[in-house]
Amino acid sequence: MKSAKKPTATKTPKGEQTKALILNTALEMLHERGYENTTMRAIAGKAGVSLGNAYHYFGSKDHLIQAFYHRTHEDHLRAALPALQKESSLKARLLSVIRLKIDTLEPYHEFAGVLFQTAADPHSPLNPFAHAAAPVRRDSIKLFEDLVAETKARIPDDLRAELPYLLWLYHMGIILFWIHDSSRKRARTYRLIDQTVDLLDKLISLASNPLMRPVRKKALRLVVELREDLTPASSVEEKETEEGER
Amino acid sequence: MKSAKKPTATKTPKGEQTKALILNTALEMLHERGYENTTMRAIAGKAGVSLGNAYHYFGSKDHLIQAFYHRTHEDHLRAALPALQKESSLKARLLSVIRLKIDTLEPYHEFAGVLFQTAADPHSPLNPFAHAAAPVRRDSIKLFEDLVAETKARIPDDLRAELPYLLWLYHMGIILFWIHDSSRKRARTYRLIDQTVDLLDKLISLASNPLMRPVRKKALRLVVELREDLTPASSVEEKETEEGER
DNA sequence: CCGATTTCCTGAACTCGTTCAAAAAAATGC
DNA sequence: GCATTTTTTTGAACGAGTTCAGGAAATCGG
Repeated sequence: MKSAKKPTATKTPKGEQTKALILNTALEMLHERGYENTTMRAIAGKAGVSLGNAYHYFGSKDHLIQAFYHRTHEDHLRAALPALQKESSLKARLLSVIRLKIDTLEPYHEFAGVLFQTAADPHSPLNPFAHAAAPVRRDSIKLFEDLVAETKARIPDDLRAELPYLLWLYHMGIILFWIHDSSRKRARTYRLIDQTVDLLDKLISLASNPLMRPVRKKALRLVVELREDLTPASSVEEKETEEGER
Repeated sequence: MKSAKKPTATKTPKGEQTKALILNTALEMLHERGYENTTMRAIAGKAGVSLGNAYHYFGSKDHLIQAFYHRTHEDHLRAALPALQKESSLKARLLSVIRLKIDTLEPYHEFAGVLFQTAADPHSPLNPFAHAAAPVRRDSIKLFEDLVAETKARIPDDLRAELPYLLWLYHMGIILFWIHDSSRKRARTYRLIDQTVDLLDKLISLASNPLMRPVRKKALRLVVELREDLTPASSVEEKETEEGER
């Protein structure tokens, strides 16, 4: 992995088609053979295009990963939104959404570690922690906004405002656990989900107690700051962040 | 990064010397030129050995990183132990230890991201989350055991038992933040430390309250399970974990 | 001290991600 | 319909991590 120049946007029907072809081939091979065994040459070969052409549309192998990310997120959305309709309590909703997330990711468990790897590099434009502008991340948090909205639990406004972000963070933590989970049928992860959701629900009740106000305020001020620090207002210095430096 | 076969242990004074030479050269170059610009060829060249020889002692570039990890941990220990002597309250100790950790790491900020990257792969033997047997991790947690021990704050035994591990996790979180922190002199990280240590101290008091016993019990049971799941009893199936598969 | 064995060391070669100059094809302007 | 510009596509080449067969040096058993 080196620089990863940005891919040029497609500007022609032909280009659009080629790009889609490459992407589909890549995702398929990624699924079948994992990350390491899916080489750029193999993708290009199977798609019937040249190596250089693949790089024309996807600046690096990581960009393909990002596309994968995007696709599984869509799958998750499709499964999670109906669940939000059915459930109305925060706890039930959270349980469904998180479980469905793991369900969605399950087929890719073996190479999911790589996802986190590329995501851990602060210089990578794919990092979901930095770069709030990343569409995948924004969409991902939006789901949790929907989840929190219309819930009629008594939650103070200050907490309610930060809850989507906090739940998103929590869900990242669950994924991290899942990646390392080698138990049969990922039983431990699902157990962890059940227990942590229960605990979170209790904690939210606790934190909503008026007596907790001072501590809550302090904690939330911290969360806000942390979130903003890691995700600068963006859109100001596009050039800087656009380049996949290293 | 491919397989990374395990390096053969040194069995001769001569070998020992060569290995040390390579390691020192590597750490020096890593420090001066960062991760990407320090190639295995350059290390071997500067150390005056062949490329293959470097691989004889260090199965992969990642193994060099692990060695780096080890060295900075030692530096941190040297700085932190005296601090434990001077301070006796949990809060003051924690503040010192965490701040000193960041102080120690600071010279390597630019390539610290790579550390986390290699650490994020669940199959990597360098991953500090998996593989409890990893000496660096064990030592690292031990420091927090020392920190908690001999502290005379009123902390329930169940919490006290898990506190070292929890604080270790917390310290990993701080490092993650620091990696992404590009503020001048890492001011934001230090502020985060001040605030979170304060908050943690309050939370520990809160959790020690008898009224909190049920929630605390539930949470701690979870922590124990989580910790044990991620770090199987080890030493049983060495062969499995020894190979740096992928 | 000598032969055998183990350990150390070398350099070429392989793979894979990435880059780039330039050819081929498509779109555009007139 | 043709010249020009833009976009797509190619293939060769580079750099870096890793592997491997085999030679050189050290160690060991006697």
